[in-house]
Amino acid sequence: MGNRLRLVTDSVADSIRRCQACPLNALCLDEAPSGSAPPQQPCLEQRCMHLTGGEHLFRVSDEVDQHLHIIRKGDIKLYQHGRDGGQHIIEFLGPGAWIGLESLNEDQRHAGAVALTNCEIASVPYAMLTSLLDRQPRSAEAFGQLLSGTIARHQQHAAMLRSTSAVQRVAQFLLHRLEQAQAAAQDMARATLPMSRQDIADYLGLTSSTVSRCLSALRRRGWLSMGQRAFTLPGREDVELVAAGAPLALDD
Amino acid sequence: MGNRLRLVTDSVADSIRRCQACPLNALCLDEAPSGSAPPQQPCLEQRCMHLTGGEHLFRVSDEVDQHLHIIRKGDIKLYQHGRDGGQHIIEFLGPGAWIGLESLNEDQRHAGAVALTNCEIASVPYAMLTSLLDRQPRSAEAFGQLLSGTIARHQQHAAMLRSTSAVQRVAQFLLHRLEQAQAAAQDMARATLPMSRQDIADYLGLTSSTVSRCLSALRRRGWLSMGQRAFTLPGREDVELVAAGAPLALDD
DNA sequence: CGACTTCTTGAGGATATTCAAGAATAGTGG
DNA sequence: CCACTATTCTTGAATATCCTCAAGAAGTCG
Repeated sequence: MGNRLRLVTDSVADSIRRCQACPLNALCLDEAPSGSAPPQQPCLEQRCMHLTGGEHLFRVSDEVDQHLHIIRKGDIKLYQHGRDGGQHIIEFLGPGAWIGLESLNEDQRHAGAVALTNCEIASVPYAMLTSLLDRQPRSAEAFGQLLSGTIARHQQHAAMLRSTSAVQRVAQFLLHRLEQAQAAAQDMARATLPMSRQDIADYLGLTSSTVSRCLSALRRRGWLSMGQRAFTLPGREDVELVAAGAPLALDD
Repeated sequence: MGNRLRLVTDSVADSIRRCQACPLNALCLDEAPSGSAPPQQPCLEQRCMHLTGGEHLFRVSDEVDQHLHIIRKGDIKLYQHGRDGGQHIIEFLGPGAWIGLESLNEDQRHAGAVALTNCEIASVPYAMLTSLLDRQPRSAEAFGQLLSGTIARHQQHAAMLRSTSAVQRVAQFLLHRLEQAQAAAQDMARATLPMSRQDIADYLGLTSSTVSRCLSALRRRGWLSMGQRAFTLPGREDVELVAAGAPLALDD
């Protein structure tokens, strides 16, 4: 582990704020009761590691370390190797997301996880999770929601991939990213795009050229405004129409 | 419910044989201990319903009935409505598969389930499952495997959809179907194809015409042999190459 | 056996990919 | 801080692929 495993020294108040926003909250109740005294040592502080962009959390075929990881800051991509050599992105994960549910009873990782930006990752041993599930009825419920949520996300991704048109897929991707950003912070009209075009292409089943073309087409119409690594959708209504299948010529 | 809910009258021996093959086995141990006396009333017998081809197990927007379903016989397709009107197939499920994990903490079904053939479905209330999980450590383990298995299947499906070529997707689909058949019964070189071409197309993100063309192309080369609703792969090696990305002209 | 649906196959057109080269960005070291 | 390199991004033209539309064949069900 070495330098990757480092104790976080944020203020307690800051940690509590984060704890309430994250889906682990229901599980946290057990360790840090919201009753009388304010929690001395927020639950998530236990084991928190930092990753710099490009660093791996784990690789394909790594042995499973019996931990679940929760993203506190930053973005992670989950990927697999395609049979044709290229890499297939399974999912882009942001703050609040859990990593490791897919390896619950596996020996080896069948996917890799890389940091896209600098990340702060909290790790919880399986054992702690199961003991919480035993003692806290609310935890089991939260866990169930987490699982059905994971399956729902995969189905949504599959729906994206089945969309025949390329612009349609890209539009759905942008909208999905924006919705996620808004779920994390209200009134957030801006979403980040920390992954490369190649990553987006591998996620949507396209080539990076086509992704570029689609983005340019949306930009040309003024429906998409892109900064360095973030974007807004001034013409969100129109983008939603495109996502729903409205035809759109790539070349103006 | 009415005629759909009917007690099964198979022989006890037959039921035990099935029980051992199905993933519920670990859960069954609790109700039907394998010790002294042979089980009088196999656990799965409790509530078993029959569906004829085309009949729905549940539809989109149905309220969740707090039951998990296990397929004992037959094939089921899980689908969603695409935004463009067409239906998107999430998954084809066969004997031994569980249905309902995706609705664990949901109010409404976000997918529909239809029988492709005549089916025999066992239903278990959530309550029974959770009580088993409390009492049987092995059950929790089996449940975890079930969940990670579900996620793994979704990832495999996503990999299919990302494959750029149509023949590639179809080849992967056939191989996957064959592997599943072989997992269920050793030395089974034949797999069934109970769904329509349109269903396959909706599953792979293609049109039924293209699916037909791909199947014909494989047949013309003698790599695929199709009967009524079943197929074999005499040229499995070649089909695997195609699945891996080897080019293949559709027209001979 | 007849009506219905599903499947196959054809030709033409739309769309994404490939290949490639130039522009923009990020990262590195003086 | 700036220049230099490497990578990523954009865009073009030509090709291959898949879709649309359609009609005939095959299969299914009464």
